[in-house]
Amino acid sequence: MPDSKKRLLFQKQAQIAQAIGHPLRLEIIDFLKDGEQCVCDIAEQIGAERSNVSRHLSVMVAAGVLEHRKDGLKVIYRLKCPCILDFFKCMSGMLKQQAKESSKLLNVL
Amino acid sequence: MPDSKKRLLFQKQAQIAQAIGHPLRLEIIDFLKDGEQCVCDIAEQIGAERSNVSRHLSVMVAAGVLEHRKDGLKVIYRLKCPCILDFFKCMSGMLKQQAKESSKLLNVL
DNA sequence: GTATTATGTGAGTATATACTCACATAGTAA
DNA sequence: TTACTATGTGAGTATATACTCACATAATAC
Repeated sequence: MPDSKKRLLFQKQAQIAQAIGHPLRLEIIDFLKDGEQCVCDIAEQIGAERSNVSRHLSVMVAAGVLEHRKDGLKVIYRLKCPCILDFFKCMSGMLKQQAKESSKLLNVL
Repeated sequence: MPDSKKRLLFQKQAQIAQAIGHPLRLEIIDFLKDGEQCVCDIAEQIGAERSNVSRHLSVMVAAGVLEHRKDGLKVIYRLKCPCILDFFKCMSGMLKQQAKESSKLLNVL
């Protein structure tokens, strides 16, 4: 693969990773794993300003993590690719490993 | 799970996602998938300032994505958890899907 | 038409991040 | 000791991001 294409690929991938690299956005994704939701309910669930939630949602849409549709007054968001949930598994695994090491260290002290 | 613990979990996960949410850092991870490397060689591979690379590396160490050891003058970095490479598979899948949709849209125009 | 509701966006601010340069440190070699 | 190499870090700057508030828009109900 030529360097320029590789760069573009890394940039796109970074955009996806960055799109889920925020506590509130992870919480939103976690909330959406059981089904689509409107902005209103998402904001209430995670306890944040609707305008702020709206921006977080558009970040994830831009990265291709979420997609949305209109339903009357409401805009409904859903996960575009359920494989995004694999991220959670992977990250949980890493955190467990980190926790193990921490407790091991603690035992030595 | 209580809310405070959930928040902490999302924060830690976000730190990991953010640690890989940068083109240069993804390029570094990609370079390290075949084995550990020193800062010097990493910097040369990705064509960036060593001081900058050093900072990117410490971001990933802090998030638990990389670990390092000293070997004489050099500091050698390696992936802490190979499962980080699953991210790449997942993201590639998402990008392929996005590309498909784009080309489909293009055919309609 | 007016009123109401759900959502998005502009503007401003605060904070975080990325980057570069110069310098400090640690290990090596002579 | 001095000289050299690899790495990390402080300081400054530029840019990006997160957040809030106020307002704009779009769909609905009356």
